[in-house]
Amino acid sequence: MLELRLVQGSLLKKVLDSIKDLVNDANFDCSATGFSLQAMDSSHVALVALLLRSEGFEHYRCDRNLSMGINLGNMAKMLKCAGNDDIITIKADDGSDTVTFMFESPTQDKISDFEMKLMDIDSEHLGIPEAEYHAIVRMPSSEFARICKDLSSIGDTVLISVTKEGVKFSTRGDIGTANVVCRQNTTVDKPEDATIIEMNEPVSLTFALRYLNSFTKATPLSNMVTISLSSELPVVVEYKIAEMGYIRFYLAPKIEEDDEDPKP
Amino acid sequence: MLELRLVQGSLLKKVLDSIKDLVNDANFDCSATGFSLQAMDSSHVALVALLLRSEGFEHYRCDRNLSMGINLGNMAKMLKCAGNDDIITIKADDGSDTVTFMFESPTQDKISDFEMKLMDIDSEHLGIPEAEYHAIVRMPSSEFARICKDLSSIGDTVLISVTKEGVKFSTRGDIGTANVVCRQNTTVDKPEDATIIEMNEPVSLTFALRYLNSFTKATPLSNMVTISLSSELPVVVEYKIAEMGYIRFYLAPKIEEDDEDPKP
DNA sequence: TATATTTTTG
DNA sequence: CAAAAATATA
Repeated sequence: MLELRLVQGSLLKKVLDSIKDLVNDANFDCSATGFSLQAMDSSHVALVALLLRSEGFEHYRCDRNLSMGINLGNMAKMLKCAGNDDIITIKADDGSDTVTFMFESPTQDKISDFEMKLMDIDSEHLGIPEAEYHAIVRMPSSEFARICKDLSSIGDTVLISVTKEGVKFSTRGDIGTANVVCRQNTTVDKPEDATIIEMNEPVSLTFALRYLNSFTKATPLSNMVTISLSSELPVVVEYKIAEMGYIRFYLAPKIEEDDEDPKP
Repeated sequence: MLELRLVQGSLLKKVLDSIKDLVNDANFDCSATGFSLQAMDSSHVALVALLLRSEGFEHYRCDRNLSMGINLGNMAKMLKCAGNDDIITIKADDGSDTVTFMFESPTQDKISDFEMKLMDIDSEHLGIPEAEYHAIVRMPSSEFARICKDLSSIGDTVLISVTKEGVKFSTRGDIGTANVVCRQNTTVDKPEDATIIEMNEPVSLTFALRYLNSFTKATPLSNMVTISLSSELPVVVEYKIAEMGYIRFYLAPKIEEDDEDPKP
């Protein structure tokens, strides 16, 4: 039997809004450790990894490891029916092919339960090796989102270059070129406004803006985002989820072309 | 060399949002006096005249007169990438076929530069004669915008009639007729709420609401709008741009038909 | 690309 | 309640 009670239900709503556009169906894995998910996006280019640790739940009961195949769009639809201040409880009986979401309004005046069919999904749980990154940029998540959105109005890909001084985002398209430079800045009033760059060696990598823009759907989950870069390795875009865990997006860099219209 | 630094960058963003729907391509003319533009709309019915005086810029350097052919849609796209509090600098080297827009965030932590190709545009700089107007109406720009929007849901054209008492906006359409009368009113708390009518003789003129609604895109630039009318002359709809200049729209009146479906 | 509709925010 | 922003749609 599974029973997870999450007081800050809005967290789960935001989590599903962040990943439902990237991944259609995925297995949620429940263990004594926590509630997690790992899935490739529909075009098998990006990867999402979510972890909500058991300690973050007000009540966490998971008698045996359970993998629940879920259509994330449908789950997001159901969670939309929960108020932002509602307490959400996830319930599943052993061997059952359904999961139940229960929403309690803060005043306990309204109690809803939504039952959803589970599905069988081939899970391809990929081990993600812990890597050393050449550069780790921590910046306000809203700023990162703004830059990705702005640049995607000019071009399709972004070249992210990190030096000690800052991080540069560059793109080019039919109407021109664009460069945005964010300087390292730790002397801010609020720590969440800081831009912090940890760099072992300079990195320059190109990514498809379409996916980065999809990742920034997670912006409401955290004020800060962490971007970890190494040459040849997928970038990791991480949003910490307060007291509970994280959501991480992985995206392989594009092999850079010298020519805009390469003729092999 | 050209280098114009505008501290209130949002002004330029608003200017482009106001005219980009009306005009596709136009020449921006830079001289020691200021930064200006004059262009007919794509269907050659309306005319836009913009002036941003050099005094309104924090720094204004224009070594020689320069005419920059620009696709306004693309320029608007790039300016959308500037924050509303950003400082915008427009740069162009002599003889270069590009222009650069630089955006500095208020904290200087984020510096962006966008480069855009210039284009050759046949400029048809029309001298606009200074005219004496029979009537000049000054009213809150939001009210004018609301009236044009409301009336366009009933009819396609508006008859604007000015008398000493006030200004009347009338339309008719398939579903009925509508009249909105705004009385002269100078006894208001805030001067920008006033409706002031200067009239030498009564005027009644008909205009296509489609264009007026396009003009009202400039509403964010000013609390007040000035509408200058003379029989047989194009109406002038002017929005003052604080400390800098104006944006003026000209539109020829329709020759009034007695019949909605005239058969000559 | 422009506009209709929805959602958010002052 | 209304203005602005974001989003959907034609």
